[in-house]
Formats: sequence, structure tokens, C-alpha cells
Amino acid sequence: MLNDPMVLTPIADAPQAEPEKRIRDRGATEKAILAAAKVLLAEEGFQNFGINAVARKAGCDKQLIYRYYGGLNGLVDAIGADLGTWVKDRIPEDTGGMFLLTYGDLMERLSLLFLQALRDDPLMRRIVAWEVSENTEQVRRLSEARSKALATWLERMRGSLAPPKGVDPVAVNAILIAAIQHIVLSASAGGQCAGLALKTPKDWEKAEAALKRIVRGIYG
Amino acid sequence: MLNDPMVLTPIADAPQAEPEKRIRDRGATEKAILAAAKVLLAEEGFQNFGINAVARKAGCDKQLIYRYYGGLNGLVDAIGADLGTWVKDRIPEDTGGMFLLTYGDLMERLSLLFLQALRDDPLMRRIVAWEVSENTEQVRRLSEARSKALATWLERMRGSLAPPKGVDPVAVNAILIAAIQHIVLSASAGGQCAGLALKTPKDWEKAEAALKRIVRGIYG
DNA sequence: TCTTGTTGTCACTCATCGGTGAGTAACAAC
DNA sequence: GTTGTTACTCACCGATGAGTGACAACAAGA
Repeated sequence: MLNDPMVLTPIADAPQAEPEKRIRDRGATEKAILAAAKVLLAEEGFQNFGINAVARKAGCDKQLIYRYYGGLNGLVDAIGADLGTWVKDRIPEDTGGMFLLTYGDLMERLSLLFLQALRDDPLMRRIVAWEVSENTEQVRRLSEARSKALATWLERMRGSLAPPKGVDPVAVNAILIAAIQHIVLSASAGGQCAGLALKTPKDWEKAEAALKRIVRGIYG
Repeated sequence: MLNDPMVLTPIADAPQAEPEKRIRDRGATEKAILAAAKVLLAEEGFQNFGINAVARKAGCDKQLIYRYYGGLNGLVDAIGADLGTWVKDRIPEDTGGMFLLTYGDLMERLSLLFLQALRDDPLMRRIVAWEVSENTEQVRRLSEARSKALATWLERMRGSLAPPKGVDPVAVNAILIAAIQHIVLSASAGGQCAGLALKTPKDWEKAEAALKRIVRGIYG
């Protein structure tokens, strides 16, 4: 009587009333694990991201993560593969009632869209933060998937507009993207960035206005 | 014979030939601990930053960290206090043979100086990465010290130049700083940022040129 | 029914973490 | 010497991490 079922009283945060007889369904379990991993990473960050934590969150045994994903690396790969769907969700059908006639129009709009998308996506934020904090195998894989998704997104949005002569669009855009990413990360972590408060919508309007000015300053 | 001294063979990275009879000097020990903590944080990042690791690196018992610094929090505070010296080391005597007549001149120069300073300072980089990755007590303390040091630095460099009308210098400068920080972090972690390679001096020249153009685009 | 493969659970090892309490070695005052 | 203080080390605790091997429950084919 070592494992008397009565002893397994429901824990506080476990699904209570439901004994939740786990049905034998590998596909569903795999999905549950992947979903749990994404939620965990988004909510807790990469600090507490591990086999045990994911298994706890998914409500299954960690052994299944090894079996189905070959460990944490495989699971991270799966998250990365899942990131491809990010693009589809972020392409608005219209251009916000704006005619994108110039490269400056385009970049202004893209900047604000990217800013908003990052602000709305905790998982993506955590991944970006992870990227600049470590250089492990896991991060590299995830990072590659993310940059590919980002590139695809930019590609689709750009259309056929060409950047003005005399500027290095790759370098300039890299700096713009860097700025947006860091602003959002700083805001998310501490509510401010380099003395600029980033909490209220009002604060964000200021940041967006400054971002627009910067984009217009360089692309006209 | 549980603790046969012969078993305690010197580890690979420990001071070998020197038995290094630790002399009883509290001040020196405190300094050694602080130095070890800074080096550890700079080299390994905040992931493996803990009492045990610092004690190992300092070559003393972790108990001393509790005694002298009241634990890891106190030690982090000490690192933060030490950050104040950052300012003095980063103020060049001349202006690089350049007359800073306008706010644009100033900001161009400051941007490049800050970029270079961050590139040269692994500890500062780790702290920035830490700031955007976590929001714990330790980070908040360190972050405050860093932002204060940065503000002081900017203050001293600015002199009496006033920003042009029509722009929000706080917001714009926050974005510029964010961009610089993220670019450097990305480069340090993965050697690139948003498709822009950041390894060779040539790569960095491109980035600096783009940064200059952005600054000039907004501040003239 | 018996067998075989899949799905899920459990129990364990080993390493490392933060933290603590007890004990030892150097030194100063007497 | 003896005594007391300071600087330092050691051995341990409970908790938690990754990872593994054995086993129970079940399903479907023979």
C-alpha cells in the first residue's frame, strides 16, 4: 500500500474536482507539452525554463518530453518551428488607410507595426531577451527560427518599394529594429528606458512619435 | 579518513603550484570577493551568478560573502556602487578634435562614444542584458546604479548645448540609447543583429555610419 | 486468450543550489 | 603562557535540477 491513491490528494493549483483521467492520446499529449512550454516561456522567461517545469505545467511526466521531443532541445526546436505561424497572424489585410507611396511611408508603418506586435507578444519578447543574454545551442536554434520569421514578414510587407539612394537600408533597419526591440524589452522589464517612462498609453505615444521622427529623419 | 587531504587535488583552474596561504586580511578578502563577482558576472553572465560560483572564483568560503556583504544582494549592491567609477573612466579629455557646435554634433559624438564604451565593457553589457531579462530585486538595484551612472555621464558630456525645437530629446535619445545597447548586445551574443553582421571592424563601420546618419537625420 | 507495442507513471541517481551552525587558525592584550 | 576576538573553513541540510530504467495500464492483432 505504498501508493494508496487516497494519498494523492489534489494539490492547490492542480485541476481539482476533475480526476482528469488522462486519456491515452499521444497527439494530444504532445500538443499539451508544446503549449505548456510556450506558455511557460512567455510567462516565466527562460530562467525557470526546464524539463521539470514544463512537465509540471503540462501535467504530465517529464519522461514523455524525452520520449516525444528528445529532451529540451527538441522541444525548443518545436517551439521554433511553431514560430513560423507568427508571420500569418501579423500581416494586416489593409495598410491602415494609408497609401504607402514611399520607402519612408513603408518603414514608418512597419516600425509601428513591429513595435505593437512585440508589445502584444510575450513569447516573442522572451525569446528576444533570451537571444541577447545567452549563446547556447537552444538559443541559436530559436533565434534562427525567429529571424527567419521576421525576415519573411518584412519581405511580404515590403512589396516592391525601393529604399532611397545614399543610405544603407540593411544597417539602418537593423538599428531601427534593435531600438524597437530594446525599448519594448526595457518597458516590459522595468517600465522605462533610459529615463523615458514607458507605462501609460501616453508614454507610448511619445515613444511612437519619436520613432516616427527618426524614421522620417532618415528616409524622408 | 573521510577527508583525506590528498583527495583535495588542485582543480584545473585553481591556483596550482601556489598553496597560496590565505593571509588574514579582511579588506583584501572583501576586495577579492568583489573582484571575483565582477569578473564572474562579466565572463559568465547572470545565469551562473550565485553565492557558490562567486566563492569558488574568489577562492574563499561562501560564508565570508554572507558575513562581509550580507549575501548576494549586498554583493550586488557593492557592484552597483562600484559602477560609479564607470563615469570617470569614460570621459575623454578632448572632443576628438571636433568642435561640438550643435546638439547634433554632440549627439553624434555621444552615440559613438557610448557604442564604443559598451563594446569595451563586458560587465556593463551583462548588466544591460540582465536588466531586460529579469525584474528581481537584485536587477533593480544594479539597474538603478547603472542608469544613474549613465545619466551622470550624459550630464557631464552635454555641457550647455540645447536640443533643437520641435523634437522630444528624452524620447529620441532613449530610442538611440536603446538601439545602441541592443546592437551591442546582439553582436556580443550572436555576432549579428536583424540580418546585419557585426563581427569585423568593417561591419562595425557600417553600423556606425548608419547610426551617424540616423542621428544627423533627426538632429541635423 | 496470449502476445506485443504504445502510453503514461513512478522511483531513483547524481549534481548543484542557497543557506547555516560548528569548529579551527591566527593574532592581540594581558 | 592564557584568554578573547577576528578571520576563515568545513560539513552538513533541504530543495531542486536533469536524466534514466523499470513497470503498470491499456489497445489491438494473433
